[in-house]
Parts: sequence; structure tokens; C-alpha cells
Amino acid sequence: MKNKRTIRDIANELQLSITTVSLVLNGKARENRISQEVIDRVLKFVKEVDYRPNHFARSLRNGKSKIIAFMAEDISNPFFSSIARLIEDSANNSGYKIVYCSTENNAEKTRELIKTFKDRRVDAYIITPTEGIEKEIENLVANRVPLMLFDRYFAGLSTGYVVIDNEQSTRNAIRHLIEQGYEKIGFVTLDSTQTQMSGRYLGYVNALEASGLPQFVLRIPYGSTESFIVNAVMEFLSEHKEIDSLFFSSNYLGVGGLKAVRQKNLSIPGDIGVIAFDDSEVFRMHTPAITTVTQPVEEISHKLVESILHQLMQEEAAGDILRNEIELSARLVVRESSSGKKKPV
Amino acid sequence: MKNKRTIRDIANELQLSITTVSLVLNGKARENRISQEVIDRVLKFVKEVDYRPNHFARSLRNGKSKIIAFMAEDISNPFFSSIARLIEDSANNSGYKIVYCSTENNAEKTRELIKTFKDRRVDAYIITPTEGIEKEIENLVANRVPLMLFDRYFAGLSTGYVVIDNEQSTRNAIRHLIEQGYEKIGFVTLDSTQTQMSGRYLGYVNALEASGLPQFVLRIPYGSTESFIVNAVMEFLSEHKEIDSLFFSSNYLGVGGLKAVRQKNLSIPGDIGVIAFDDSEVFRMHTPAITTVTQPVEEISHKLVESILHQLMQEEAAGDILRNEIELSARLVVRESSSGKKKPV
DNA sequence: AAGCTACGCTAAATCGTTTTAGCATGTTTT
DNA sequence: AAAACATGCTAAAACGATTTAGCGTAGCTT
Repeated sequence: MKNKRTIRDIANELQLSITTVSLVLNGKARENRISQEVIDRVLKFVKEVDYRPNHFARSLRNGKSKIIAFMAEDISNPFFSSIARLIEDSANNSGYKIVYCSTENNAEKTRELIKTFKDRRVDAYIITPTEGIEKEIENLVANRVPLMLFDRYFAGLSTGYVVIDNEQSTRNAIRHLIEQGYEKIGFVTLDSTQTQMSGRYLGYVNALEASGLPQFVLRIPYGSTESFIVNAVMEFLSEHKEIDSLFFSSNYLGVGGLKAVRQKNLSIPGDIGVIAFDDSEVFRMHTPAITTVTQPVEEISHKLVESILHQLMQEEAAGDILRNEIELSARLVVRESSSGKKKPV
Repeated sequence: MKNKRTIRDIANELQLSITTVSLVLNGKARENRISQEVIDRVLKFVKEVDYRPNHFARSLRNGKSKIIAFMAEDISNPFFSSIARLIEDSANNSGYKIVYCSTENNAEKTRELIKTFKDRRVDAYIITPTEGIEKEIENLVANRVPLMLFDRYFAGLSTGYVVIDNEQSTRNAIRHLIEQGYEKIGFVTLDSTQTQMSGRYLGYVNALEASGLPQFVLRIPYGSTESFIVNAVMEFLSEHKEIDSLFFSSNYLGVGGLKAVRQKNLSIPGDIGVIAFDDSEVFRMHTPAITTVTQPVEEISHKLVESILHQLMQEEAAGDILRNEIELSARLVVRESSSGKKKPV
């Protein structure tokens, strides 16, 4: 923090102009007819004294913060924290830092957060959008700000996004339950019209309609506490005693649901089959191990960063920003929890 | 992003000087004898037009980035991601943003990261230090940079830190195993001399020496893959068939260890008692539920932010920076996995 | 009436970069 | 020999805030 050298100091010490030093440092020396001799001299010197340009000055001048905002629904959720981990290194390697935040799926909070990020002039956004912030997203897009949505998106907006095929992967999962002999399949989901949730619901409905089986749906409000979820699922099971399997459309619904199943002393998969969305250590270690719809977290992360960095370069080049709409497929990882119900005696 | 108004625009539109506007906006109007009438006029106008000061300009001028660096060992580890979640809001509320990174407990990587954060002039650091970065930390402290270590610290340096009483909490856990009748207690830990690990090891040794029981220690290298951990624990158990219980000194060692125990077809707690460090959903949902040494994550987070914000204020006031050294206690959450071994027949 | 103080505001320097426009000097062209 | 061009570098404006030093006026003292 002491004796920080500025570009002016460098210029003085080398008996050159600030301009020259700056041009060399930014790789614009050749195109500005700076001699190789001078280039080498500058490069050698800045390396020797380990000159570090002031980010603030640079940002002020060129308007770039070299920061990407990562707006997750909840950074402590393993799905989001693993993505956070996976996007980190490549962002760093490209000279970007990532600031994170948790939206809690709350539109008002998200709006506030976006505002603070705008104030900071972050260069790009990676967002799990909440319902009701279409305006803000649209606004960012209109201003040609590099941006990617993930986990869900707004059908009406032409933003880039990375999602999975929720309908198909859920349909596959439900079909798997049916193949295993389950016939009264309950669907526990969030009370939400977001794309990921409606996609999963649709997959459920389609699979059941194709087989002529009855539907049992439990919708739980966003932001419910775990104990609320547990109770809701217990009631759901009490009201519909015929249910022989459950599909949980998110990881934490799955965790809460498993607790409910336990409290009701139902055995998995005999009394009740179980499939949950999103894989995690909990499901893998559970006894019995839980069948999950596993999102390709690495691929999602990779596509997100790739696309964002690409947009950042296009923006730099003042070109048109191409917004990738990417839909990946999720894998059904079959484990014991869906291996068929007890034969009636 | 369009028609951004600058402080100069505001000044012109109000027929005032830039200075006056700036003083008002920074709450230094009164002490500079700006009339109440002018103050009101400015405040009203900036609210009306929703004027947003340029962070870059401000940072360039006053050297403050309003950013806190959160350097975790691995942001996708539930222990760290839950802390990330818990420090986020209070930081935001105080006008700070948090950039995160994962050190992977790699000194070289950590050094690089600190360098990039220095370049960005982050205002404060919250760090899980790795071995070998004493110099860098010392350097930050010498430069009066607000900083808190957590999870572990350097005994030789007077940095602030938040840790738990590893020796005592481990000793309690081991004592609990002894009370439950276990006599051949294995200790699975990381091959590391960091304070948290040596503290836990010490607790183990002390508890056993007090009871005259034999020690069985397995040290696993940092950064081992899960399958390596599983194999190591399996070998450990094969080599020491007399072991009747295991203490895992980290959450992921615990997960790997449990897989090993399963593969060896040992039943918990009858064949082998288990306690793991750090609570998480996996341990709570495991069958049988795993006894854990539970760190007070909320309190840790709270103390971290509180202390950092405090240091930031002191720095602002050019006062001496008080570095809090905080040791909290962890709770032993007793569950089935340590409830006593099978009676020999 | 001259000298002070208080009051209310402002000019201008500063933070450290990037970048545009242009200045010498030397070399070709015609 | 004048005009044109190439070469190698630099002066200075700009980005948008904060802050120091100080300016003019009015009222009060002596």
C-alpha cells in the first residue's frame, strides 16, 4: 500500500511520456509506431518494479469494472454454491472478479440488488431471475449489458440463458416411476409460475396423461421454512393415502419431504417411491439412496461463463451482442428409492 | 446506462457549484456553513432525478472500493457457503459488496488471489488462511488493512480472527465416545499443521491420555479426492480391526469415512461409533443420524462482519485498528451414531 | 472609518489512467 | 526545392468525484 508507483512515475523514471508508457502497457504500442527499443525498455522496467496500474483510474476512464455479478437465489444452496465454485476460476483467469448475492427469490430485494450493481457498473450479470423483474432485465438488455439468466428465464425476453429441459427430464422421471409399477404419483412443487417449475409440472402432467393415471399435486409457497414443508407433505400424504410415490421438484423440497416420509413411518421404496430434483450428497448418502434428476452443473457453469465472456468481447468490439439460448438435458440417476413398491400380500 | 447525470450536471441545473453539491451529498454541508435552504434544494433535486454518484470517480479520489474479499477454502463446501450467505446481507446493508474466491488451501493460489485483491484495493479481507501465507497476511496487517481470519489463524501474528475451541470441543466429543463405551477410537484428520487441525488432534490426544486408551490416527493429505479418502479409511480399518469408533475432523472426511464404513459393511453405532466435525444436512439425514461437533455458523459470521465493519470504521477515523481475537465454542450434537457399541456375545 | 469575524458559497487541484490530435524530424516523391 | 509522407513520440483533455484554500459581503467592534 506504500510507495505505490503511478504511470507518471514510470514515465518520469524512463524519461518518456505517460502516453508512451500507457500505449506500451496496453499493447497498442506497435500500432502507434513506438519503437521496439522503447517497448522493451518499458516492459522490462515495469516488470522490475512490479508496477500495478490503478484499477479505479482505469475504470473511471473506460467505464469497465472488470466485475461480474452472480445473483443466485441462495448462495448457500448446494446447487448454487457449486455453480459459484465452477464459474470462479475461469472468470478470474479472464481478469474478472465475481461478486455474489442471494435474491431469496424476492423481486423487491432483487431490484434493489440490481440497482446497487448498476451503481457499481458491473460489466456483466449471471442471474436466477425472480418473478416480477422482467422490466429490470429488459432494461439491462436494452442497454446492451452482457447478461445470462439461468435455472429459469423469461419466455418473452430475448436474453441469453442456460436452462435444462425441465419438461422432458421430469417426464422421464415420472415415466420411470410408472415403469417401476407406481400408479399414484404425487408431485410436490413450489407455488410458482417460473419456467423451471412450470416445465417440471408440465412433464408430470404429460407423463400421467399419457398413461391415464391420476394426478396429485401439492404446491408449497416460496420461502417456506423446512418445518412448514415437512408438515405440508405429511398432510398431503394423510389426505391422499393412496399415493405410492412422490416427485419433489427441488432439492430442499426433497429434503423436507424425506423427513415427512420418515415421520409417517413409510418405507422407501416399498410404501412410497421417491425422486427428487437436483443431486446432492444428502440424496447420495441417504438410506435408501434417492433417485434424482441430476442437472449437469459443470456444463451449466461452463456455458454460463463462456457465453458471458463472449458477450463481453463482443461488447468490447462494439459488435452486436449475441444472446445464446441454451437448453441442456438433465440425467435421471436411478437409485434405490424408486425401485418399485411392495407387492400387495 | 444512458443520460447518466454527473455531479457537474446537478450543479449546473441548480446553479450551484460542484463543491456545494458534493458537500451536501456527503453530509458535510452543515459543518461547511451551507444554508439549510440550499441543502434542501439539493437533496430534493437529487432525489427527483435519482442521481447516482459514479463509484469509480469516488474510489479513485478516496481510495476506497467498498468491496470486501471473502477468501474461503472452497465456496461450494456447505460450511463456507453458509457463512457466505450469512455475511452477505449485513455487508450489503453497510454499502459493501463481497467478492469471493476459493483458495483450495493452496498457498500459491492464495498468494495470487491476494495480489489481485490488492490491485483492486479491496477494503477488507475475510480469510481462511492456508499454510505458508504468513508473509502476505503480515504485510496486510502492517498496512493497516482491515482483516479477519477464520476457521484457523496464525499464532504468531496479531491479526483478528474468529475460531472455535477446537481442542475442547474435540476433547468433549472423544470423551462422549468413551462414556458410551468405545475404547479403540480412531482419529481421521488432514495432514496439516494448521491451528484448527492441530487443535482437534490435541483434543483427541488429551482425552485419550486422560483415560489411558490407545491412539489410532489416520492423516490424509489435503486435496485428496473422495475415493482416495474412502480407500484410506478402509485400509485404516483393515489394519486396525480393533477400532470400534471413528472421529472425523472435517465434514468431507466424514462423508468419505461413512462411505468406507458402508463398504466394509460395518454397522453404526454397533460395530463402529461415528462422530464428524461440522454439521450438515447429510449428517442429519443419515441413517443412523450422525453425532457432530457443530460450529456456531451464525455467530461466527456475525462476529466476522461485526469486527470487519468495526475495523473499517476505525480505519476511516484514522484510529488504531483493534484486532479482535475471538474463540467461540462448538456444540456436541449427540445423535444415534455414537450411542454405544454392540454388547459382545 | 478601519479592522474583525462570521457567513455562505466556489475555484481549482487532485486522484491515475486512456486516448485524440498533433509536433518535430527525416525521407521520398515530383 | 517544395510538397508529401513516414516515423517516433508527446501534450493535454477527459473520466467524475472530493477537498483545500479562499473570496466577497454583511454586521460588529473599537
